[in-house]
Amino acid sequence: MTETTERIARRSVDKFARRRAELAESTLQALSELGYARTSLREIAQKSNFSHGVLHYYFTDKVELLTYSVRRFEEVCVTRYDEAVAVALSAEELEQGFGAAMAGTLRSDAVMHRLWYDLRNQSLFEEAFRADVLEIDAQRQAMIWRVVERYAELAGASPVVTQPVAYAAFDGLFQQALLHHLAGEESAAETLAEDAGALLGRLVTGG
Amino acid sequence: MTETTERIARRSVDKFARRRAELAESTLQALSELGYARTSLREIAQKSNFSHGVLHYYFTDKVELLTYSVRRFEEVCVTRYDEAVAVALSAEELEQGFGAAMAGTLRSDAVMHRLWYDLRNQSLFEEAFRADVLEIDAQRQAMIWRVVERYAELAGASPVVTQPVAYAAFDGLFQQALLHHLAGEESAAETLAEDAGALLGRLVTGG
Amino acid sequence: MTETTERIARRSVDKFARRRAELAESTLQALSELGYARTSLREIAQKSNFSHGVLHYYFTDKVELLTYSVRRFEEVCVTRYDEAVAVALSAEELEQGFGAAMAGTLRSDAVMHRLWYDLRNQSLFEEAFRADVLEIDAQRQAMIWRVVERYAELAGASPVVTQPVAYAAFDGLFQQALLHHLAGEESAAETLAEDAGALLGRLVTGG
Amino acid sequence: MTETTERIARRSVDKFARRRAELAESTLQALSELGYARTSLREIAQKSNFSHGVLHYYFTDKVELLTYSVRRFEEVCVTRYDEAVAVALSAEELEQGFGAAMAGTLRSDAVMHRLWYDLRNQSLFEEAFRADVLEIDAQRQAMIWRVVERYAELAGASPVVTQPVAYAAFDGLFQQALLHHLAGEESAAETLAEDAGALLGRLVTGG
DNA sequence: CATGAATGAGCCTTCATTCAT
DNA sequence: CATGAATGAAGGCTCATTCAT
Repeated sequence: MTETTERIARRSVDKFARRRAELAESTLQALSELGYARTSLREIAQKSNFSHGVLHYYFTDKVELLTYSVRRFEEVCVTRYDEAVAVALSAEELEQGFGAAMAGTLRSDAVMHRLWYDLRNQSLFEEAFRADVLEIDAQRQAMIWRVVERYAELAGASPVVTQPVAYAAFDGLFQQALLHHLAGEESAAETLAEDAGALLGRLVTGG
Repeated sequence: MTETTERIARRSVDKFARRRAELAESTLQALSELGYARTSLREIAQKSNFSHGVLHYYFTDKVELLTYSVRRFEEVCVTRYDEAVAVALSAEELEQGFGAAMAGTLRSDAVMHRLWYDLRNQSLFEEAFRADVLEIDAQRQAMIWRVVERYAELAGASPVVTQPVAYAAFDGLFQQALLHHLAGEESAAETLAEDAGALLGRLVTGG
Repeated sequence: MTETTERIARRSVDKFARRRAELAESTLQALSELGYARTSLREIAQKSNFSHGVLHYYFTDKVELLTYSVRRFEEVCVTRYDEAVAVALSAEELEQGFGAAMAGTLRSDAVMHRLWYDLRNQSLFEEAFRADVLEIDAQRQAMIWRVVERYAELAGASPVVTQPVAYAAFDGLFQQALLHHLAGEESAAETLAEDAGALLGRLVTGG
Repeated sequence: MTETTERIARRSVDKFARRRAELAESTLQALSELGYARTSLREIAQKSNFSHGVLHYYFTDKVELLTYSVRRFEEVCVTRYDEAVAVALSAEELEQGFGAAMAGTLRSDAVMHRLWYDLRNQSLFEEAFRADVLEIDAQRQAMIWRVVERYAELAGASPVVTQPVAYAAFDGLFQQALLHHLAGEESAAETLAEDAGALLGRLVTGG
């Protein structure tokens, strides 16, 4: 293989990958708008600038398209609170920053979060999604744990719950807030900020 | 109206109601097996040993059938831990009983719980379900709160979180356990029992 | 057979006939509202005060119900202009009275006329209706002819077209007026009155 | 855009249009055989040698398919007597030619005419069709008027009725003839020819 | 590569009809 | 007699998927 053909091949691989990424983006957009149960390939194709025929060129199957898209979703998902962790100089500041970050993403990314919960739920029925969902969830858990650990450190204390419990609690909190937020309760985000902050204190000794 | 005709009328009303209940049962069964996205009226009908035409005789609409079924589901849902509350003679006993009850229902009713989370999620997309879901959720919250309050009482302490926070935390815990349980992790239920007990302690002063 | 049983039998025959008539009435009402293509037995039953099951007791079949109803329709249909004929003392008066009667029935019975044309049209596709439709049409033709003849008599003239031609012309006129009337043209009835009067003159010598 | 892509685009637009036309043809065939009330999309598809899915590819809706088909129908409809007008050298000849043309189309296009009356009638119930029907009717009226005017010209006379009246009269005549023709009366066409000719004379002065 | 025409299974719903009560 | 429960065919429509171009 000459250098040239190699370059061409690489470029076309890149193009292939880029197309898939592009289509995944459209897929996520459609999913977050319509939900899993109502998202059709036509709808997805329409959100991209391709014909729906092309979806079957880049993905064997609707399921493959969706799982690929979910996997991509992860990247956006799992570093959301890291900045709050990085900038906080005291436990109090982290408490506030974390709460504010949660409220912020609730307000601005509600449909994406809704999508995540929808997909995670689908994985209860559809094996195909399960592995990816579990992995994303693990990363989300780690993200939360970074907050808890740093909080404990700043507070000179230790966590009193395990990683999974901490994650479950915050995730439950967020999900409730999402539900109420989408139902039109204007105070949902604010309440979330307060509750999340308070809960953080509950999960480390003497918090 | 004579007594007889009254009885007949009542009986037929009852029969109508009974049939609706029966069909709702089949609906829940289908939903819990297949999930919202894949449950068709034909599937439901097949589970009920009626023709699918019957569904439209008893319900005006797929949406009406589903919302009715969800509403019925509530009854089963919201008293699950009351016995644990009633029989516990000490905080420790309640901690154990509550954890055991959670683990028990996780093991034996996993598909029903999966259904609940599916429907709650659907309500994020479909307004039609929202009101019912919110109401059921409120009752679930109250159910959890009965546990927390009793626990605090037995422990001679007070809750340190609000009702919604307590519910969110336990609900998040349960949901995680369900995810792992359905993914085949055999220890999920056991872990849930421990974690739930421990969390209970975290949510009251000095717990 | 005793006199009594005879009387009972007769009475029950009467009742049978009365029921059929009653149901036919509801049928005509439904048909005129919804049109042939959209009228279901359920709709008909709802307009009566019976359950839809009863329709199959009194009529073997939807077609029989409809043909029976059409046949009954005839009675209302075919004497509509006789009074105008009876009271007119001059050709001019008849011209006016006939035009006014046409305009009047267009305004107040539009849906019934629509029904008639719908059924007559169905008879082009469905043999079952044909004989009845033709007979009703013949009676309508006779009704029109009574007008034309009387008009000629009062004018001291003779018709210059045959019965069928006269009927066809007035029927065409009426149908056009109905179309425009139902399309919302407010002047349709008035125009019909004038046109019908004028046409009457054209159809007898020197008119 | 290069010439080639232009041609391709045009060709594909043309192809799209051609397919729509083709499907409209099948639709008209189905409608004329079965009537509005019994024509289903599946039936139409079967007549077209396509699957019924195709109908929804080319038309958004059953209503759109039908209105499109009706609109196409118009083209065939409204020039039917122009040749008779063009070739007639005398009033008498036109009278005969017009009558013959009517009889001819009655004999050979009966089912299409039946369709027209069916659709016009549907428009009394279904707003969606109304505008198209009224427009077609207007063109039919103009077509008839061309005959009447030319006849008057050839006879050195003037029409004594308005356009709408003339149209209504001939349309009524034709409809009656159609009814009897389809009911099996063999003489219907012949009678129509005579009656139409005679009526033509009645509608101009001294005719 | 990409398009979009075409397919056919499947969905929700309506409806004439049957029949036990 | 009359009801209304139940059936199942059929209707309009959506959609994942295939494939010729």
